[in-house]
Amino acid sequence: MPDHVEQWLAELLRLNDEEEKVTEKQIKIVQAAVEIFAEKGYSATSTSEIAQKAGVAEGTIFRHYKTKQNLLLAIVSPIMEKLVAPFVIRNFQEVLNVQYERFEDFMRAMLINRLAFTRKYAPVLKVMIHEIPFNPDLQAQFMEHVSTNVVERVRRIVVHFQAQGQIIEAPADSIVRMCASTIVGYAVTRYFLAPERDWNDDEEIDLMIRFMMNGLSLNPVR
Amino acid sequence: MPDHVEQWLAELLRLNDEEEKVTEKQIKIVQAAVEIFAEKGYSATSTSEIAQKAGVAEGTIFRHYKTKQNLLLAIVSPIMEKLVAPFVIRNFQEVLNVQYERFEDFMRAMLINRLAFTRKYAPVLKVMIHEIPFNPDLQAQFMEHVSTNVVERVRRIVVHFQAQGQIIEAPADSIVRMCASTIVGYAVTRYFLAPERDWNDDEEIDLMIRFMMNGLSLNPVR
DNA sequence: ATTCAGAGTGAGTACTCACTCATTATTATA
DNA sequence: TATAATAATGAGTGAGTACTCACTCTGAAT
Repeated sequence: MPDHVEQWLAELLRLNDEEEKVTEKQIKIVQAAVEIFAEKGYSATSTSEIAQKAGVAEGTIFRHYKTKQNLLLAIVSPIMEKLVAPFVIRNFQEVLNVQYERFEDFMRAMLINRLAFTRKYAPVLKVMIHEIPFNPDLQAQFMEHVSTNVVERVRRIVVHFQAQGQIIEAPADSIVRMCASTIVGYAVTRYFLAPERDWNDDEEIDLMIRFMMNGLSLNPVR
Repeated sequence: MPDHVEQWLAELLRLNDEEEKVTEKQIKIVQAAVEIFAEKGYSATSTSEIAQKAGVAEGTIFRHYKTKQNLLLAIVSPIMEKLVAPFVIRNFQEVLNVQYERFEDFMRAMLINRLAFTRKYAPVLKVMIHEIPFNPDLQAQFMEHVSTNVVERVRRIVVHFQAQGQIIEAPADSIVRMCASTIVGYAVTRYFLAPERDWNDDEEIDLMIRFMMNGLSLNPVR
């Protein structure tokens, strides 16, 4: 396991259990769980396997997490919150109006920022993506955070730049979806489908920005 | 279970076991398996549950499929082949050159065609997407079919239209990825994330085509 | 020195899992 | 109608499952 993962693991745990102290073995458990969940999937992973990889007795897992499902939630929930964090800050739209004059600048900032996030938390994000469709608790969290917060807020940004005449007058939901698809499509290819390929991130980002900005431009070229 | 599913189930089975006759109960088994796999995931589904839903003894499953994994492959493999079928026809590029003069026409045809495919086989595609990352057999199939066949062939199409001066001179892989992201992003939102929303497919298709064509246009607007 | 709280243990629990097999039901052919 | 071949059954199997619990150990407070 790469060193950089350990850096955020303890922090991750303390996000849920504030004031609670986190033991050495607890970190080992979460560390092992993330690795195996990402490799084999949640359902195909046994608690005995996690215990073995963590170098811990099986009972120790259940001292800290009432159920296997609780362990999953303790790992995924804080990352889901951090995933949407940039969008739920106070006065999101006003901050942007001041900070980013052009839609292009806003998009580029978001793109770079969330790509770095994906690289950092790739294994947890993989577990998250795969378990949301089958886990009602995660589904509810996802709907609440992503749907209501992110989509709705980004929607308003799009409407704002539409009013300014920077991008086309099309349904804002569709525009949000197409931009999100472009970014998520790159993140998935970059970090999950072909992480070994030697990527030129700057070039790809420039190309995506050009693709999206031309794609949403007012005056069709042809 | 909707009627339309039954229509392609028997056909699906016969694709693998040519000349073999397919029993009534075999169809029931596959039918039940697809439903539960899509609902709970492969690993979280027990063979006893499949048997119960299919109205069949558990042993009957293992008469037709040696293992639970074989049952999965019998369901997913033929659909994976059908998914890439339009791309692996003989003289793919030559056919296209004659049939579609503009890149836009090619993209629109592919978009409409593969969206209909997604609607038809949505449950199996869901299972496929979720199991590929954890199943070596499916991974190998996916790499072989999608990577080597589809991406490589579509890449050549892109290069062809680039040479004609219809679209920008950027890495063909990136262009393929951005177009695929746009289409897959819509398919996922349309049929998995928000299938209940009342979609205007024609409008969305027009918008996506406009987005992609402007996005890949030679002369930036700004 | 004694008590106490909580981390850690690992054998044990009831139960579920994928898979088997001897037996019976159904069908096709003669 | 008799025979062969295949389809279907469901109780049975051992390995494995998530989880429990009585217990030990450690370190800090009294």
